[in-house]
Amino acid sequence: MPELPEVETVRRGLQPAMEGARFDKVEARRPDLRFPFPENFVKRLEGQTVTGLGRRAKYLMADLSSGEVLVMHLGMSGSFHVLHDADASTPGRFHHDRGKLGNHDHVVFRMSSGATVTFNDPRRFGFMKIIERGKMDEEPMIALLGPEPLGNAFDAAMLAAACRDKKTSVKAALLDQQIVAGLGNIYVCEALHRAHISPKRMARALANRKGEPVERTALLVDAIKLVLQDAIKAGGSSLRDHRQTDGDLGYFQHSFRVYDREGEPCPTPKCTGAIRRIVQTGRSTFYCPVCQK
DNA sequence: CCGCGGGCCTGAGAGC
DNA sequence: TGCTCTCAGGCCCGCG
Repeated sequence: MPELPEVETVRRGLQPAMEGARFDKVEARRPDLRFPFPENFVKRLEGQTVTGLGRRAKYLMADLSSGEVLVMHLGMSGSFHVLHDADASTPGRFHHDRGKLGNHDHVVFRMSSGATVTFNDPRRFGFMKIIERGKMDEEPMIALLGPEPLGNAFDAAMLAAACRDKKTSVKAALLDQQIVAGLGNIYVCEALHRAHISPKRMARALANRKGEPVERTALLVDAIKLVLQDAIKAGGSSLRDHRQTDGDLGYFQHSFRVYDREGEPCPTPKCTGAIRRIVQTGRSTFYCPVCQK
C-alpha cells in the first residue's frame, strides 16, 4: 500500500501520540509479521520513551531512550490507528474505537500520552525491528537506500548519474529504492505523466554521454517532488487499505491523472490520447502513449 | 553483477 | 449465491 506520502501521513498522525511518550504496555498478538518479532520485543520496548518519530523512505523510525530505534514498515496493507483517551468518551466518532481488536490488529502500544496505537496488517508484509542507532549503517535495508526524493540531495545531476549505466526502463529505475527512496508504483506513474516521459524510455536516456542530466531529467525531478508534496497535503491515497491514523481516508486518489485510469481520456490539456495499462517488471504501468515520449 | 519473476499473504471484485 | 480467477501502495531471493 503505502508509498512515501502515505507513510509520511502516518508519521504525522503518530507523532502526537508517541513522541515524548513512554511505552506503558506493548502487545504482539502473534509471533511474526513478515519476519518474527525481535527477541523479547515487548520487554525491550516497555518502559522506554520515544524521543523522536522520524521517517526514512517508507520506513518509520521511533528513536528510543535506550539508544535503539524501532523500525516499522507497513508492507502493502499495514496501517496504524490512534485512539486517544479523550476520544473514548466521544461516542460514535470512530467505528472501531470500541476497544475490541480485529483479526489483523497485530500490535498494540499503550502510550503514557494516553493514546492506544494499533498496527493492523492483513497481508503481513509489514514488519517491526529494533536496531541500535549506531548500527543503522550496517543494516542493508536502510544503508543502501538512495536519497530522499524531497531532500536537496535528490536533483537532476544525481538522478542522471545514478541512471546512466542502468539497463532498464525509467519506470523500473524509479522503483529502485537504491536510486531514489520512497517512490512506489502509483507515484512513479503519476510523476512520469506529469513530466511527459514514457515509462518505457530507457533510464540511461536521462543522462548524456558524460553522465550529465538532459533537459527532461530536471522536469522529472520537479514532477516527482511536486506529486509527492501534493499527495502529502491530501493525506495520501486510499485505494484499499490506507487510512490516516484517525481512521479518515486520504484523498489524493481523486487527483490521479493516470493510475488505475485505463481507457479514460488523458488529462493533459489538448492531448487526444487515452490512458493505457501495460505490465513492466511484473507491475501495472499506466500512461498516455500520446503525450508521454 | 544485474535484471527479472516468483513468492510471501489476505481480501476485494469481476466473471461465470 | 457462490465458486474461481486475477489483482493489489512492497520487498527479498534465487535464477539465468
